[in-house]
Formats: sequence, structure tokens, C-alpha cells
Amino acid sequence: MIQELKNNYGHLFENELLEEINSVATFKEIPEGMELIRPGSYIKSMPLIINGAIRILREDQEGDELLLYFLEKGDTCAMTLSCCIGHHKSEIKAIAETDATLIMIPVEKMEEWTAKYKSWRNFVFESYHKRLMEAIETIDSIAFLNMDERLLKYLKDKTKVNNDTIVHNTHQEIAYDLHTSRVVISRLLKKLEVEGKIKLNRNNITVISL
Amino acid sequence: MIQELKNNYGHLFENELLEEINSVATFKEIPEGMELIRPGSYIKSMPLIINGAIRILREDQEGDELLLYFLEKGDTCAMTLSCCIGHHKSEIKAIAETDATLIMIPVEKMEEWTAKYKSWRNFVFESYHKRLMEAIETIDSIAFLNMDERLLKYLKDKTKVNNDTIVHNTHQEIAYDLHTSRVVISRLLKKLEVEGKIKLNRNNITVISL
DNA sequence: TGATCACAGTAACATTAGTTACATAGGCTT
DNA sequence: AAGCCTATGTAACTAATGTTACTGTGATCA
Repeated sequence: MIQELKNNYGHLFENELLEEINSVATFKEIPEGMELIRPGSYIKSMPLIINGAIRILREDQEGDELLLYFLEKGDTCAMTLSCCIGHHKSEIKAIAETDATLIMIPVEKMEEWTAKYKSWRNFVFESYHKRLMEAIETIDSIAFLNMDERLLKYLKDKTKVNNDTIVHNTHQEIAYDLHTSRVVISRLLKKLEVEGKIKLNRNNITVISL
Repeated sequence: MIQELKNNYGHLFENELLEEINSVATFKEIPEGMELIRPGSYIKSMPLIINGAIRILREDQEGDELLLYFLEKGDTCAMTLSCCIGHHKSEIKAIAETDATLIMIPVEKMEEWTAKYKSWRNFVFESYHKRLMEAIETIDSIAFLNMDERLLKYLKDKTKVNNDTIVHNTHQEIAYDLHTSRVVISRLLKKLEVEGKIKLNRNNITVISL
């Protein structure tokens, strides 16, 4: 395990901390589509993402959804952090966007390392900052952009996190992520195809140039 | 100074930390309407809010605004935290909603106390958590609510943070906060007045029952 | 091979929000 | 009191988004 750890977190943590992580953490392989966290659940360990991507979603009372952001290699889940420390319930849903590899760290260690390692503290604070900025970026999108611009941004983000110019989603799935209706997405996608920016196929979309 | 500190933060921090805060922090009285932070600025000290309220706003490139949330007594600014620690630029704007009293803490101490005091770490993490939740609540509002519902929520929040059933704002000011146009706000406010929920006056709105 | 099903295309319409334009009213200044 | 400025009210229109309903089409399976 130590090699993946070094590759992804070696520049952040000193060797002593890497060794500690190595000795207490467990590897976890996650298949695409698996639900990692559901709203209302309590969380007992904190994930460091080694590879793959995780979708973080918000759900309202009626079950309506909205994609907040993606977590990628080198990220951790800020919501999990504060759930662990503050003993709050999860307010979000996390689903594997791709097959993913995680390193799970027991809660007790988190607290201990925060006192002991400056690099760990910085990592935790930096994670919070990134997540807060992602949330604010999401606010920007919803508040300041029209649906066509949000869709464009969505396709860009998707191709980036999946490292694939083909977006493997149905119109309905995209509509859920952006909290709108399938018809609206079909309409806007068709416009993008006419503009030559994408090619529509059944169950997937080829991104040409955005 | 120690008395205000004890009153507002005594239940959170041990005496030793309170003494430390007392010895290095400075009091700051802020008049209503004063800009505390502007986007792009670097921040050198961290505020603990003793009383009053602070508006936290997001601004896009064109200068369009959106109210994110309020900070109140007992709160601190998460954006400031991560700006101090991570040496990031501010991404938000902060304006005094009311006259306010702040305790300013030098950046260096923050880092030191995070290692030294568990209660301080918990406070910092709790602050991050609260702010992330506020941001997500804002996302909920924009994504899942119509403008009339957002306006209602806005009026509720306003009466709460100001502890005053009279909202001292023009329709134009509310429109800026919700990132819409004055005409839309006038229209919806009129509807609320017809429903008997508010009473409209020049330069202010009396909230009857929401 | 025909039935079935999920997905996508599209028209027609409804609703919500944003825009423009103008009228009126309150309050201040001179 | 006249003039001015700002805030609010409102109509009429446009634009964006959401909804309903129906069609077509490719894939799968009995």
C-alpha cells in the first residue's frame, strides 16, 4: 500500500505520518455507481481518494437531487471530516462516479494527527477550503449562469474527471444532476450538436469542442 | 475585554486560551454598512464576532451580487480562516449588516493554538462545518426554491439576524441580495402584502407573519 | 420476428422570471 | 410652493424554463 500513498500524498505528508497512515488505514476498492454515503448516516472513517472520482450530491425533502461537485485523486471529503469531528449526520450523498480506490482512516486517528502533525492540519484545512470553494462555485453556476451554460460546464467537468471525451450518461441522468427536466436537457444538447460542439448518440455524448 | 470574551466564548474555550486571546487580540467596533473584506484582498487577522451581524456576499465578474449568508455572535469567518492558513485571496465580500463588535486575532496565533488547544481546533472545525452547511443551504434555496419562496426565506432570515420585525431595505437592495430585478421583488412583495403577511412602507417592510 | 422497453426528438403550451417603460408618491432642498 | 430625487406600483412584453403528450428508434428478449 505504501507506494500508492507515497505517490499521491508523499509531497504533503512527512514520512512518519505516511507510516502511521500505512499502519492503521485500510484499502477499499469501490465499483462505479456504488453509494458511499447517504444523507442522515453517521460516518466512522475518513476516505483519502487514491484514484477514481466521487460524485457529491445534495438531496431535498422530495428526493430532488443536485450535483454539488466531484472529488478526485488527492481529495478527501470535507463533509466526512466535520461529521467525524463534530459528530454530525451527513447532509449529502456520495456515489462513485468511476471505479475508485480509497484509503480509509479511522476517526480516532484524525483527531490525534491534527494535534501531532502540522502537515495533517494543513491538509485538513486545505480540504475544507477547497470544498467550500467548490460549493461556492456551484452557487455561482446556479445563480449566475443559464441552463445552457451550466450544461456546458457540466460536460466540461465530466470529460475532465473521467478523462474521457465521451460522456456516458443519458439525458435523464444529466437532468437529475442539474435538477431540471429531461426535455430541457434534450433541447439544449440538440442545440449544442447543431453548433457542432458535441455528437449525440444513444446512452452517450461525444464531446468535440466546448 | 475579558468579560465579553467570557460571555460569548467561555463555554467553548478553557481559561488559559481565553487569557491568551485576551492578551493578543484587539477589539474592533464596526459601523453598519462598512466593508470588511473585498474579493481579492489578503487577510491578516481573524475576526471573532462578539455582537452584530455580517453579510457574506459572492460577486461575479460583472459585479453581480448574491447574498450567501450572515455571520452572527459566536461565529467566525471560514473564508478568513482558510485565507489565513492557506494564504489564499478572499473570494467573498463581507459587509457589516448592523453595527458590530469584533475581536481580531493575529494569524500567527491561529496556527499556534490549533496545535496547542483541542477546544480551538474544535471551534475551527465547527466553524468550517457551519459555513459549508450555510453554503449548501444557499444552494438549496437557489436550486430548489422559486423566487417567492426565496424572498420569504430572506425576510425570515433578516428579521432573525436583526432581531427586528421591520426590514430596513429598499426593494432594490433586496433584489441585489437575491440577484434578481427590482420589479420582480416589488411584484412578489405586493403579493405578500395582499396575503396579509407583510406591510409595505417606503424604505422598509413590516413583517406581520411569515 | 414481433413485442417490449428505455431513450431520444419535438411540438405545443404553461409558468416563472426578467425587461422596458411609464406613472405616482413621499420627502428633501431651496 | 416648485423642483428634484428616490422609491414604489404596474402594465405589457420577452425570454427562459418546465410540462405534457406523442412519435420514432434502437436494443433486447421471448
